[in-house]
Amino acid sequence: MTETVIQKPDYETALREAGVRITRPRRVILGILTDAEDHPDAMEIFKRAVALDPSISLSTVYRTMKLLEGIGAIHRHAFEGGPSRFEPAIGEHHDHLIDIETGDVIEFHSERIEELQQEIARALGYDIVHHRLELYGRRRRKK
Amino acid sequence: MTETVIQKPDYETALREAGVRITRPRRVILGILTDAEDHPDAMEIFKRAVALDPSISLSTVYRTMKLLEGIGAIHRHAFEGGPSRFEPAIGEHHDHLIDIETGDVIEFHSERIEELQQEIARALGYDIVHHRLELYGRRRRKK
DNA sequence: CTCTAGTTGCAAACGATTTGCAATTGCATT
DNA sequence: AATGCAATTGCAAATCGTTTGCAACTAGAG
Repeated sequence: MTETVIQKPDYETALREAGVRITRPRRVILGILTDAEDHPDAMEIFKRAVALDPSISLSTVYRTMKLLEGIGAIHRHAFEGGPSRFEPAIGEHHDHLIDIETGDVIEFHSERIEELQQEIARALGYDIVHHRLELYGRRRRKK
Repeated sequence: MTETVIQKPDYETALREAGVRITRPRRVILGILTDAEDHPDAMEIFKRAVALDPSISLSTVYRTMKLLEGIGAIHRHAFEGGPSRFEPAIGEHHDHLIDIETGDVIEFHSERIEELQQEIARALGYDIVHHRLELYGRRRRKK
């Protein structure tokens, strides 16, 4: 029987290697990120953090996310009409399908689309530094 | 000899049909939009407007953009790291390649990518309401 | 255990955008 | 052309998400 192995990122080690101190609030936030199975925004992370340690401030959440983003440990996504949402940077690149009714985020990947993007950019005389592909959809009503 | 015909949208008529009054500030803003060949943001539109009529306010620019967006006459694009930028909604659908050095916006379209997106959404049980595909790139250095 | 640079919480500042309000103005009606 | 009033304006203040200055606090090297 095959188990789907969900790999968890070791944010603490990554930060230490970047010469950053591991403080109590940071440990709490990193724990939340490690456990998160969704794509929470800063306020959501803050709420979860406050539940564990009421003294944590929203600023620290933002500062920690910025740090992690800086060392490439997480990705920040500015989906339409809402605050930035975060996800671990582990695993292969993927794009997102956002359920416009629930806000749920579904990940997908299309090598074919990636190739086409490259071709297009190349034809226009550009090298792609990064891209953003987001599908905003509604769950098809099962008939 | 074939001429590229650039079609200009008739914002004024569109607004009138939507039961909206055409005021002096609106006329100025619509004129700017009609003439714009780029993808200006609200502040840029405001600056161009003030040059023609110093009494125009930024609020009115925002309100007018919202109106036009509401009737589907323009599209608002929230490209990374900057204010929303606008473009006329005439012409066929296209995506954007943003020059990360100059901010220039290049339009492109790939029917193949559109199809693939549909397939992906469908496979995930979703109907696409809209999407966002943005390539952020750097002009390839001509060797 | 000490020392200090890194980190914190707080409140204030920020940039983009929206909004309340009293004054103004399109424009349908006379 | 003059009237009337709802739509629209400019302004300032409010909003939202996020960042920042600062004095107090603490991780962790020595």
